[in-house]
Amino acid sequence: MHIGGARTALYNWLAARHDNGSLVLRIEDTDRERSTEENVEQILDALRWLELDWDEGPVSQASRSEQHEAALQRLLESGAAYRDSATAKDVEAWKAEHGADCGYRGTQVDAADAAVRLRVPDEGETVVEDLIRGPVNFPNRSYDDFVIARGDGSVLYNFAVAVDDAEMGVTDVVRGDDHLSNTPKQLLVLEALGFEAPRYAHLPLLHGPDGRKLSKRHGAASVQELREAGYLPAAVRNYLALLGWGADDDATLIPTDELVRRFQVEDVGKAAAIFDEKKLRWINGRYMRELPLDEYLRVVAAHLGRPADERLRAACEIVQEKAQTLEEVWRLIRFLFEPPVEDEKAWRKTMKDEAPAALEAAREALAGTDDFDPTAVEAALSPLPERLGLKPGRVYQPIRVAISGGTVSPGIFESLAVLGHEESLRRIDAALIRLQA
RNA sequence: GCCGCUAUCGUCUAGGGGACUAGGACGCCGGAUUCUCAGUCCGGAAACCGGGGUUCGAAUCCCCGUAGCGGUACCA
Repeated sequence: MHIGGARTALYNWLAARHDNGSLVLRIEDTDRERSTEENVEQILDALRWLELDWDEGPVSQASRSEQHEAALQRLLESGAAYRDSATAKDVEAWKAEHGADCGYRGTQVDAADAAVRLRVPDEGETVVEDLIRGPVNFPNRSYDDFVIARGDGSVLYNFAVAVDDAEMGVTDVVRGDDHLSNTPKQLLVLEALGFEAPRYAHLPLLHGPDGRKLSKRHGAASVQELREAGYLPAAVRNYLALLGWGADDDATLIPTDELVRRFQVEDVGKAAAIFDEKKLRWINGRYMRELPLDEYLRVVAAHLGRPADERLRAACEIVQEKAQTLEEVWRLIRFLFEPPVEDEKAWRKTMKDEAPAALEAAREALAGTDDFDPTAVEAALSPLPERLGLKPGRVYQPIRVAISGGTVSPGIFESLAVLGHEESLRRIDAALIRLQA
C-alpha cells in the first residue's frame, strides 16, 4: 500500500472515530500498478499492521455487479444515458471541430454492443462542495458525455463508485486530490439516478523529496517498506497525521487517541506535502524510547525474528536510549550475538600507539573481576586511564573496537557485561593477537 | 491543448486584515554533558513565489503572471 493511500486511510479512520462512527466511509486505494485482488490483500495487510480497524474492508466492485447493472438499466430507460459507438478518434475529431473546451456529445445508436455514455448538460456547472477546499465549480460543457459502461456491459470506475457510495450509504468520501476532477462525473451519475451525494473531502497529494510523485527511489514509498525499515505503527500514524494537518497548539508528538480527539478533516491543509523520512525517524525514536522494556523486547524480537530471551532483553536495555528504528537496534547490538565484523577503518584509526598497552591492561583488570555486571566492570576499568596516563577515550575505544569490531556501540561497560566475562576476554585476546601480527 | 487545484524557513506546519521583530517541530550549524555514536540541555542561521490592486493598514482579500501538481481512457 502506497504511503499516500495509508495517510488517506488514516484520515478516514480518524474522521470516523472522531465522529463516533456516525460517518460511513469507504477505503479506496488506487494503485494502478497492481491487480485488484492482490491490491486488496495488500491493503488489508497494511491496515492491519497500522492497527486501523474497519468493520468491513474494501469492497471489490465485482461483488456489486447486480446493483451496477440495475442502475445502468435505469439510466438507459430514462434516457439519461445512451449507447454510442464512437471511438477515441471520433471524440478527438469532434473536439477539433467544436473546440478543445467542448466536451464530446454523441448520438444514440441501436447497437447493443456499443458503449454506454452518460448525457452531460451543455449549460451550467457542477459544484463540488469540498470540505477542505470549499465549493469548486466545473463547467458541464467541458466534460464529455463520458462512458459509464463498456460494450460488453462491464461498468467503469466513475459510474461504479458513485453507485457504490449511494448503495452503501456512504456519508463522507475522504480521498486523494487526484479524484477532484472526477467528482463532477460521479455527481452527475448520482443526480441522474436521483441519489443523494455524500460529502467530499479531497486530500492534498503526497510527494517525494524532489517534489515529484513519491516512488521507490525516495526510499520507503510503501507501508510494507516502512515496516521493514523498523518503524512502529504508532509512530507512523503520528507522522502521517502531521502530513497535511497540524494541531493548533503546534504539538508534534500526538498519541493516536489524542489524534482521534483532535483531528478534523476540515482542518486539513490544501497544499501537497513532501514525505520526509528524517522526521519520521525522529518521531519513531521518541516512541521507541517511551516503550516499556517488556514491550520493547517484544517488538524487537518480532522484528528480528529472534527469541525474546534474556540476552536479547539485556541488549534491549542498553540500546533503547539510542536506536531510532528497529533496524538500527540490530546494527547496534548485533556484535552481542554474532562475532564482530571488523571495520578496517575503525582498526586503523583506533588500534595504534598505546592501544595494545591499554588492551593488555584492560584484559588483566577484567580477568581479575569476579562479578561481571556493569558496575563491577566499570570499577575494574575506570582506574586505568589515570594509571596509564591516557585519556579515557584512548582506553575505552580500543576495547570497543576489540569487542564490537567498530567505533560505535552502546556503553562500553554495559556492552562488556552483556557479552559476558569469557567472551569479552576472548575478543580482547583475539584483538591483541591480531595487533602483534 | 482544455478543465481544475495549489503556493509561509531545506522539510512538515501555525497564522484567515492590525496581536508578525512571521511562531513551533524535523533537519542543519555551534556549545555543554559523556567512553564512541545516539540521547539530553542550551544557543544560532533559515520563509510569506513575482507583479498589480482593495485598504489608514495585506503573509492574510481580489486580479494577472509564474511554477508545481491533478484530471482529461470502452484505466482505477
